[in-house]
Amino acid sequence: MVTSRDVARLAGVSQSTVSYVMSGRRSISEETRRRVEAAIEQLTYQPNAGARALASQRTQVIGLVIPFAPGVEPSGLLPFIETIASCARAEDHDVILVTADEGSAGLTRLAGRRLCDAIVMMDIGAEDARIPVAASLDVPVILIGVPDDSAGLHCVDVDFDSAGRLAVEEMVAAGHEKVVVIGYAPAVIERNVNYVKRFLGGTASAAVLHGIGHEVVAPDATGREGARGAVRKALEIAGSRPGLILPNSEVQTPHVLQALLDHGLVPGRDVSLVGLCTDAVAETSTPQVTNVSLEPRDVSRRAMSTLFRLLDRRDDPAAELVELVTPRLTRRETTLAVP
Amino acid sequence: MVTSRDVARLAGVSQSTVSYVMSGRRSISEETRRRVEAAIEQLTYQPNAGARALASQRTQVIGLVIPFAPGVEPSGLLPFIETIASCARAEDHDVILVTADEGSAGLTRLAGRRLCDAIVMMDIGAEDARIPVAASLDVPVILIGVPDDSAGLHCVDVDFDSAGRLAVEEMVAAGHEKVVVIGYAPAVIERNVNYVKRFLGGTASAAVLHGIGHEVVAPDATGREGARGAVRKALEIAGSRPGLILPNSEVQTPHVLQALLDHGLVPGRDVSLVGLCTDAVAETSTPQVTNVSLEPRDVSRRAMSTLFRLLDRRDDPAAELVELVTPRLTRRETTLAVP
DNA sequence: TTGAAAGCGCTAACAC
DNA sequence: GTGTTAGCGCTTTCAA
Repeated sequence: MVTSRDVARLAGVSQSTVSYVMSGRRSISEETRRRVEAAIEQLTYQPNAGARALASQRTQVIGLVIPFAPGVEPSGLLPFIETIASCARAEDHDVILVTADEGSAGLTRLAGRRLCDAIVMMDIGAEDARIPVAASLDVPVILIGVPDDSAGLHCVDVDFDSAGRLAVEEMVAAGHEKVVVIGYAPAVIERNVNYVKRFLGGTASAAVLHGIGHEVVAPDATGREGARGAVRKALEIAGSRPGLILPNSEVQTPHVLQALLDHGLVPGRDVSLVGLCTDAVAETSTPQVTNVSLEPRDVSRRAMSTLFRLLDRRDDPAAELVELVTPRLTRRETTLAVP
Repeated sequence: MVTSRDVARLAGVSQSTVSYVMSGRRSISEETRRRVEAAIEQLTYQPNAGARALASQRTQVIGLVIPFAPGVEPSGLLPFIETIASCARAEDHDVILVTADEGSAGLTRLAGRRLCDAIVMMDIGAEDARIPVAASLDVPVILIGVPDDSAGLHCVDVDFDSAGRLAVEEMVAAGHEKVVVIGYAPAVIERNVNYVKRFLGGTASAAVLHGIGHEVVAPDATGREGARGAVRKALEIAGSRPGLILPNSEVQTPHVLQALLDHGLVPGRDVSLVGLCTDAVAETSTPQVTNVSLEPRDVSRRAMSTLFRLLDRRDDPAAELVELVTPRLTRRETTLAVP
């Protein structure tokens, strides 16, 4: 193994100089820097992560706790993972992965063994048992999602309340007098995640504000049959010119579109449909779905920037604990033109 | 921070005894073990990973290189990640994540900085530029997927050749005289992955063997429209009683089923359809799809067991370099009954 | 069956 | 601007 001593010897400097060249924590003459860098290059030296962590008390690793649901495909988890990994790499950090099935044990291990400098935890339940544990760790923890009580932890999430409001406003603009929200499947409800009530609260209060009707029908399953049933119920309730809002659109969109077509209804002509999904999904459906954006990449980036702010102790105490990413509505083909 | 010295002090033993109690690498009297374990418990001691790695030259971390495709959702990546993480935890190891967009740099970093003891690399191209780099590292590397030249590295994958054969044999059993394979979308072809030719080779040679017709139609896109077009072409080619084989069924299945229904054809009555997908996907479609299993969890488990065999230096040199997991056909609702 | 002590490779005072 | 040196917390000889 090539060590910094080898580099020092080859460059004719002390080991600490090599360290300082790499960290830039003190000024180095141009000549010395050149020689050290040449030696590093020549030996293809890379610092030993364990030794560095031990000496510096910094692992340069971020812990990431992802949901774990064998059988179920938690759609759209990958963009989070990818973005978090990218942001970490941009600051010369790596990502160590822990699955949620470990529960709090994963958290205490990450922190207790000093496997990472900070933790990002996803898929936060409203009353998540891991929150108090996370709050007691001596590494910073960022939540993606907002629990009922964040116990002083930083949270980042989409502003689902605004998302609901935007969707309703689009329906109002399209001239609908009633919106039906095709709610969340039982599996999602069971997970007791906060965004469900936040989104439905957003649609409900916006509907009141604009004086239009508001109903929620919950699919009794995921997949095609669930969507079909929910659409049928929604159409019964809605009467003519229904305005449909579809929260969990990532997976549901194609099924709901198909169900509408089966009823002889063309979205954008006979009904309006506003989805809550990423722009990518909205653009690739046929027809393209008017959507309120749900951008995992934006959320992840915000989380990571907050995290590094905390790590660098540029810890602005004025910073908000809960950061909500404002969604954006993009009108595409599935909403009626303004009458 | 609680260190092993604190534990030693509290238990009234030396630091090395604490270490040996934890590792079990030498015999300890019952009495001493009890005292040490009590102290560990009382102080909630956890060993410092960096220090341990430095002293023992073992990080207890597995590097995992996953594909990176922003925009595209690489369906079915999660089961791999989850299973690999689980298997790692079962051996008290953690997983550090690297995305493929780093290319070879990710590999050299993992090995050079001693961030992990072994590497699992996914999404292997037929002529993957990372293979020679991986082969030159001083940590073991396991590939999930088989490149043209594995450079002596261990590979684990589904036996796509057998998968193709099984699908054709089911069609023969159902009395078809011609099979049409709805091939891979251009995006998959471009990635130049070996399993495409292995699967199509499997169907082709089995068709020859059984003396039945064999055609391949490639969808010109992913998603609904691609599936629709491919099904139309397939039906034109196939004539009556077509037997359709669908390799990339994870994402395509619902679209293909819908396209068939649009043509007034009921799978299992008018046409046969054999998918290549996980049992979970096959079971949850309507109708349930007869499938050749593609079980990421099995593949991942095999990869991890090979990996730990290598790490434990129970390195059986007789072990095969390429391990192919044999798929299994399950007859469900989409194949015709034997006439 | 146990302890003492060296050293893994690095960083960061402290010295000059 | 650079070198010397004392650890970081653990494992593992070596010695008893």
